[in-house]
Amino acid sequence: MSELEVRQLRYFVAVAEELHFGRAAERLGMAQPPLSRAIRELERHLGVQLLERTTRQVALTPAGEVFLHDARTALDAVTAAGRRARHAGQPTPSLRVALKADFDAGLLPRILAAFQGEDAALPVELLLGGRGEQVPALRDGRADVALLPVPFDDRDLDVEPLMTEPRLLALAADDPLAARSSLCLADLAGRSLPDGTPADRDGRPPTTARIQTGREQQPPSAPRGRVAGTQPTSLDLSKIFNLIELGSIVMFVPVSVASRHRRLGIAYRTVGDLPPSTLSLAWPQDSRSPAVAAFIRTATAVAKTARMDAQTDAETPQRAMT
Amino acid sequence: MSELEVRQLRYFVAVAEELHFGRAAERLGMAQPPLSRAIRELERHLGVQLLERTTRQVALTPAGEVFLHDARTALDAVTAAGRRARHAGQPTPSLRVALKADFDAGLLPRILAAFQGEDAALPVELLLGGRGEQVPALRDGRADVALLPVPFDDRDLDVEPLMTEPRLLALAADDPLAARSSLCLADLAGRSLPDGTPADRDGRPPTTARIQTGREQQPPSAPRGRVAGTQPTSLDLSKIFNLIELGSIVMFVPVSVASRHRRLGIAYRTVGDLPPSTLSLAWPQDSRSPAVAAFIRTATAVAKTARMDAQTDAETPQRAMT
DNA sequence: CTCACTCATATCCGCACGGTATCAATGCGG
DNA sequence: CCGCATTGATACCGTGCGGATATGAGTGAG
Repeated sequence: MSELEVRQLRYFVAVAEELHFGRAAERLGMAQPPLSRAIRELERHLGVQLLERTTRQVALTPAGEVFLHDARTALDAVTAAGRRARHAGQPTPSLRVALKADFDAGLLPRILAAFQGEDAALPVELLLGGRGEQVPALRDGRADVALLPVPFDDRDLDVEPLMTEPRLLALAADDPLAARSSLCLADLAGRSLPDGTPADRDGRPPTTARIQTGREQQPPSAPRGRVAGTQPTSLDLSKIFNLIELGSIVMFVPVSVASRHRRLGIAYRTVGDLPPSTLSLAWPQDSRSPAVAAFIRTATAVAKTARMDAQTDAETPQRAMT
Repeated sequence: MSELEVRQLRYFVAVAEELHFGRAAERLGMAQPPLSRAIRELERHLGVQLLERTTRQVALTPAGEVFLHDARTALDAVTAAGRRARHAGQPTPSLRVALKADFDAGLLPRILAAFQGEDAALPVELLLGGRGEQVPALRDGRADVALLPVPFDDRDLDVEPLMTEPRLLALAADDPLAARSSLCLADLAGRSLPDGTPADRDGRPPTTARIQTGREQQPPSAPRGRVAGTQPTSLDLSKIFNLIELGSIVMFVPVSVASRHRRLGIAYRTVGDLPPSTLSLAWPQDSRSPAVAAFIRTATAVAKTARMDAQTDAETPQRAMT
């Protein structure tokens, strides 16, 4: 029993995702026959049939399903090893923090400032990605720690909740709903959210959260912001707000985001049954870096004081903003 | 940037563990020069120096340290993928439960019986291993679920506590300590436990529990029991009890184990400041098997009723056994 | 100073992986 | 019912890479 090789895993994942040897081979930049042979060799090696193929279609066997899943996580682990080693070898290592632009509950500046005072502090590199890019970045070694709202697929990750804040509905100021005195989720049936999902599905964590892979096939041209230093540039949030202003989409945003993006043409409204958003800190379970530990400590401390501040501010009730 | 390969990971781990190219090559069943070349190629590929070598000694760089760690978990993930696929392909899949022989708090028979009534039930295969073999078995796909006392290195694992029970000191009946009216941990200074550690270190979870790898270099001839069906055979506990009887070691055992191993020549004594033992259920975080889910459900249910039974039994106070 | 030890370099070789050409099976349209 | 297009499998060949052997070079011990 020699040993499973990464190449075989990559090949199998490609075929299992495409369910088509030709397309998979093309995606892998190779010809189809050696791919067929490699898969057959893999199956022979495992002694298990992974794919059910006729000359007209390819399907996964149950064993193939579980292998697809495990192969993906194994591939992630391998690339994470490489990436983290590369990063650790840099002459000036940095702490890479992944977050969705602006979705930091307003804590980031304070966290970064406090962090720089720590003994184990490192230069911070911010990775601003879209919704759902933080977790893969943590898993494959591109990021050391992430700020993101729960829930998410937290396999292999440790999580620490930082702060819970209510969310508002951002919509066009001339939207009929903006004139309504009170709203609930049901009123949003049919509306679109920035990521294309219908509005009335949001807010309820999918029941399969712990099961879904969290690593959907991403188009090769997916935009990915990468900003060094502590100068976050708002990736594409401006475009999203443009779309909101035009009335083509609506969006749920934490109040901290709303307060930073007040503009004519956009209205914020409370939605009665919209669950709040909890910003969390996440990092790889096996992180042994003192810088990560220090960041976690400072971030939780900052969040704690922020929560206490919010407590005292609660006397001043907030109105809906226009 | 082609791609990291499993072979390179295996090579590096071998060298990093041996800190000696010659021995590492021997362990890998190959000659030394190609190994040197492979490592140099790996470093060139990563653009990072992993090893500091003079002609007289080899040492890990900081980057090498983190890569060693990540490479190990990546290798585990790869072999787990292979093993789980193999297992999933079996015509009659089974649920593989890892535990240390007899350390089931007496719950196992009831759990197994209840489990067989479940819809998703499968034939159960018990993997009886020594202390600390359960976690690696879960990680590399040899087991689907494990019964083991906390604390342990739970990276990548989900954990559910089942039952906490006090522990007793097992020692030779003619041991001077057996005559003492009361004992505390300090009295055991200098005594040996079955795994060779001094007795006065046990009971306090190592502070590095979440950090240590949990996968020490195991000698290739390490005994590993594998028993099919529901007929657990006591692996080597009898030998341990022999040693206890001879007075060469002492051992902390949960009361459930003690009650199953009363014998002449062995005395059980309470130790005042000996923390109790909590038996837990652990399984890979990404387990999607309905059989595992069913096992978890039944096990927790059985444990709950067992706890309630213990509650009612608490009226009958327990005496120290001889 | 010399020897033993250990990692690096040089060179050769075999094979495994990938490519091209082709076959075989299956579904579909006329 | 018969081609034809589609798609996976088979056959065969060439090459690059991984491994072996031989040797060199640096270094610590006695």
